[in-house]
Amino acid sequence: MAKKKAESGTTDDLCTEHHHHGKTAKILLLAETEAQRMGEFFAVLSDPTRLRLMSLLAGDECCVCDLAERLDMTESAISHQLRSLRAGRLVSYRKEGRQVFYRLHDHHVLELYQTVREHLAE
Amino acid sequence: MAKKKAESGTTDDLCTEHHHHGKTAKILLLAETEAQRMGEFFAVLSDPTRLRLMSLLAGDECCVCDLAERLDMTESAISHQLRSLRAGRLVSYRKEGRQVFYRLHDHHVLELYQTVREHLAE
DNA sequence: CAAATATCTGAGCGTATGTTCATATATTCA
DNA sequence: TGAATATATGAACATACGCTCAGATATTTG
Repeated sequence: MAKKKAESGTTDDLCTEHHHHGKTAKILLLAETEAQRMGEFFAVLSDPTRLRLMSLLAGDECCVCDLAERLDMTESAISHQLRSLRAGRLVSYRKEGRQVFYRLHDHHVLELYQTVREHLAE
Repeated sequence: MAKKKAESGTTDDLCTEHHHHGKTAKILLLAETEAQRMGEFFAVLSDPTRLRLMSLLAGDECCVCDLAERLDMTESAISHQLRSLRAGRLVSYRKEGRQVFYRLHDHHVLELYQTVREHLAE
């Protein structure tokens, strides 16, 4: 059954009781807004093209046209993806003449990338 | 410019040369198939509902109807999402009578979840 | 067995997303 | 200044995805 919600009054049962005594607690239901933010973060990492870009930038900074050549994709597509990576604060950039050199934002990002890559390599 | 591809023959230049001497190396262009797999992994983590489910399971195992009640969503929606989490090997489950109790697959998953959550809490 | 409970599943709908294409902006160079 | 280079951007299109709804299993209970 289960129409949509019943809300029988007892909101706390079974899985919730250990929140009262603070022991294994502090692992609480993620708030909607926080879940949203966290989801957006992972969403940036959920695209193969963006991950490949990050794998290139993990080595050294690189300009857009080189990235495009390496991935054999149009510079437009790459530019769009770098925009997402920028918005997600996963990369930084520096302008030099007409070129723009991108790099991973910080070591935090590199570590996350490598951790997951190794995790999946099993 | 940039039509689509030029492939001037030199596939390795600039960012790639430090792969020869193994030092900062081992950071190579992610292959398409590997990028795909890695992307799918992050994609599972990119949905707010799935993250909230994981936040509940981080505390203790829980059955579907309780999860649905806690998130105030239909059991159908939750079941669909648990299916994704199962496919991504992020959760395991155990059947007991007509109930199915889900839990995080391993500590690896919990650590990743907590690491990112803290990272975004800054 | 029939009714109730717990979960799963497929189709369908609305929305989000990645790429292409055309174009805009900015910088270098002749 | 005008042509060429490097990057960014918006519209459009095709695909992917989350939720709902209806219904299918499966298990317990009367």
